[in-house]
Parts: sequence; C-alpha cells; structure tokens
Amino acid sequence: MLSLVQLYQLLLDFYGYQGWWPVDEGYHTAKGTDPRDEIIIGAVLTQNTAWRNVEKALENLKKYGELSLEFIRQVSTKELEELIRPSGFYRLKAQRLKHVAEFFNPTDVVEKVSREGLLKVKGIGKETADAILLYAGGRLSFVIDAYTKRLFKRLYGLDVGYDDLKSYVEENIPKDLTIYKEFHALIDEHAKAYCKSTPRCGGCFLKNFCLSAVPSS
DNA sequence: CCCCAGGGACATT
DNA sequence: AATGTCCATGGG
Repeated sequence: MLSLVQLYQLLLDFYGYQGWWPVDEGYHTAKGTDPRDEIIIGAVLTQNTAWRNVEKALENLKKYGELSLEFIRQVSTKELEELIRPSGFYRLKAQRLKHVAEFFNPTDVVEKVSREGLLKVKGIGKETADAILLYAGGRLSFVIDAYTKRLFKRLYGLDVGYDDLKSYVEENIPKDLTIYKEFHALIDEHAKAYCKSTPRCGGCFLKNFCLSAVPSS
C-alpha cells in the first residue's frame, strides 16, 4: 500500500506547496504584530468554519483593532464579538479568544507551553492545540482533523481515535516541521477537492490506492 | 431549499 | 466510549 511519505509526495506534486501560516516568511511584519498571535487567533476562529469567513474576521481585527493577543485582552467582549462576527459562533469564540489570550498572559511562550496545558483552556481541544503547537510554536505535533480522519478511513481503512491516528502519522513521516505543516494542509486540500462527504472518486489520482474508491462518479 | 465549513463543551445513553 | 446537540455566519 501507499506509504505516508509516498502519499505526501503525490499530494505535494499535485497541489503544490500550501504554505499555511508561514511564520518565517515575513508577510506579517507590516504592522509589527506577532505572527504567532495571528496563528493562535486564527486557529480558534477557524473551528468548524470556512477559512474565507475567518479572513473577514481577521481583517476586521486588523482594521479596527489589532491582530494580537494583547488587543484581545484589552478589548471588551462585546466589541470583540462584533469584530469577529463573520467567522460564526461569534459569542462562543469571543469567550474562547479571551480564555486563550489570558492563558498566554503574560509570559507563556508558545514555543514552550505543553499540550496538556493548552488542553485545559476552555475552547482549545486537541486539533486547535496541535495547530497552535505546530504552526505557531514550531513543534512536531501533527494535526488531525475531520478531513484527515475521513481520508485515512477511506484510503487505508484506518478508523481510530484522534490520538491513535496522530501517533500513527507521526511514526510514519520524517520528523520535519515543513513536512508536518504541509502534509496536514495538503490532506485538507485533497479532502476538499475530491475526498468530500460524497467523494469524487472519478477524477481522484489516488483511486488506484484507495480501499473504498467508487469505480465511477 | 439543502449542505457544509481548517471543532469543542456538555449532556445523555 | 460513543453519540447527540448547540453554537452562527457565509457560500455553493
């Protein structure tokens, strides 16, 4: 069967470099805000939400406030709700952002916080914790999401819980930050494009490797 | 009209 | 441990 490294290479060849949340590429330096703050905030806002809606909220924060955890601490909950409204679940997420911003106040550095610590924060579950650790903290913590579960179940017949799947992936790919970040992003791209709720196996370049590919459709 | 999106907390069985 | 419900805006 297709190894995870082979799968990664095929996805990368097909979709190209995704570059989610590039901390080291300087796109953030315009206003001097910490890119890690933006990633942490984005990780909460994108919970069960399309990224295009999150972008609207991030733009509002940039335009009418500041895309930083310090601003999240300062602003009133009511105003924060209005700024992030386009991202959906806005009252819930305003509370979560407040909790997260408080967790990192003032000296907790994302490069050093523990996964267990993050998981104690109201509003941070396993996926959000791993996304923060990986993309903001530069830590080798692979992110599992609904897309990953769906793809691995169909492709490999692998149907296990979050931590088991996370461990499985981590044990079968190189311990490389770029690969961790890109593999997760590429899996999401493929799940959105082909391995959807109702899969489009017809045009899928992985169908010959897939346990559950439908011959036509 | 429908379904879904880069989930998580909490209640129920 | 597994499943159900709620949270909410914006697109397809």
